[in-house]
Amino acid sequence: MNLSPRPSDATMLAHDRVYRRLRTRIMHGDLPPGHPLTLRGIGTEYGVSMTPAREAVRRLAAEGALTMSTSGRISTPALSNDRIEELAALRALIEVELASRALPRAHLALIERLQSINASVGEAVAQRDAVAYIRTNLEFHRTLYLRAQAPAMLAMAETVWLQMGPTMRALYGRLRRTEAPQFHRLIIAALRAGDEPGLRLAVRSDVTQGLRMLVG
Amino acid sequence: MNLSPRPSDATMLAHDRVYRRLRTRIMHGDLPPGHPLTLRGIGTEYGVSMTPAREAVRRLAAEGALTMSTSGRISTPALSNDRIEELAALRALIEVELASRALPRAHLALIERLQSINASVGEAVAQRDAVAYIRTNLEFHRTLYLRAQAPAMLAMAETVWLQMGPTMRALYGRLRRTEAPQFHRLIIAALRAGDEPGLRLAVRSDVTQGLRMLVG
DNA sequence: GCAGCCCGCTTGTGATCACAAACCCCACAT
DNA sequence: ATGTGGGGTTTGTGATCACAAGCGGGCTGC
Repeated sequence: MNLSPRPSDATMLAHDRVYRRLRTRIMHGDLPPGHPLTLRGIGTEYGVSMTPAREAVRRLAAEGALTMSTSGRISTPALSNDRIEELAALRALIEVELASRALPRAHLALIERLQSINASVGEAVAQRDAVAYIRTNLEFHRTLYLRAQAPAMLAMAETVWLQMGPTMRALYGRLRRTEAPQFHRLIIAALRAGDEPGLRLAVRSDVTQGLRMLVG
Repeated sequence: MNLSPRPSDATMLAHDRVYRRLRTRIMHGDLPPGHPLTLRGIGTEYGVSMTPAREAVRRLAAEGALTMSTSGRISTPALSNDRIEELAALRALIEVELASRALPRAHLALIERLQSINASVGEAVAQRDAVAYIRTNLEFHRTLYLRAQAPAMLAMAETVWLQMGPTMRALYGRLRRTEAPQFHRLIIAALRAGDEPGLRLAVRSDVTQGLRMLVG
């Protein structure tokens, strides 16, 4: 029997701690595109040696959250417009499916929670806080998709978010909006009505709206 | 100016060599599901120390090609039926999109090459060679999808293939078929006719056929 | 015969080090 | 002013080692 004396906190493995903290920072847009990182710098920052730093970086690079030049230099990805269009298309494909699978399981408590999160999104927008906006926006989507009971699909969607993190920050950083996202309200309305085609359209619109701002 | 004295062969980095060779073996179904691996064993096999072996394993684990138990033991993934269904659905979503994007760029030379590869698939089936079947089958799909000019989507599709590699081997290993895949011919016919709905249906059918064998 | 325990060996983890390559910056020349 | 060369310095890579945890096999006791 495993008594698990410290069940609350996470794994004590150093590389995993470094990985999770770096991943969160990247996904939330804490780092701008092309931002350089060093193994020794990461190690110093998180109080570990180069070895776990290297493993965390390697893992993030495998997920597309970091890029490594031919000489091994580490930086956050600076995406081309074509790459952004692709990633947006992937988001549309995967997240529409996730939303569709979540719809039959979406009960009232979930919908109310989504509304609460969406209020936080509105606050972040009002305060011009790009990182808070990205974080709460992703929390909105993840909360919905968790109901789909499709962990592999959710992992894929999060991988796409991760790749877009730095770019999203740059994108929303130069955007000056004042109103909360309109499509979130459409998503919530479609969930209430059990309207699957409407839900698919609303999710697709929400996911690709950022693209239009950039390319258009 | 970079003269690049040895442009033909690949990177000389040890961890990358180990990664690529392991990845190929896993994707082609060389290893059965749940097969255990050790860092020291991998290092000995490829003539490197534990360090590059660890990096290769970490990278493959990030892509879902290997799983690590809570105690760090390494093995190929043994997928549940739910997980298989999810991965098949992901293949359907992504690969249908890739085929659709490849369609307008598919000229005659590509179609003839697909027919040639499909002949190899038929040979592999006739010879009951599961690994050769998986390899040529994936080559068929990758050749088509390369025309889509969508590297991020292709990478996602390959990640799914990677996760299913060991399971596919177990699947086709117990399958006793004698005829070449019917849906490949439908794909080729749809490409010739420029029939996009037909192509989407054919790709979706081809991708999900294996699922029906397993679950049904 | 069988369940439970214990010890030894295998395994992953993280730190440290030597090394080679790339980068950066500044001086120098045009 | 601008391009070019060089050298110190930073950086990633891979090997090696100490260590702790876990798995497994064999023994003991019932």
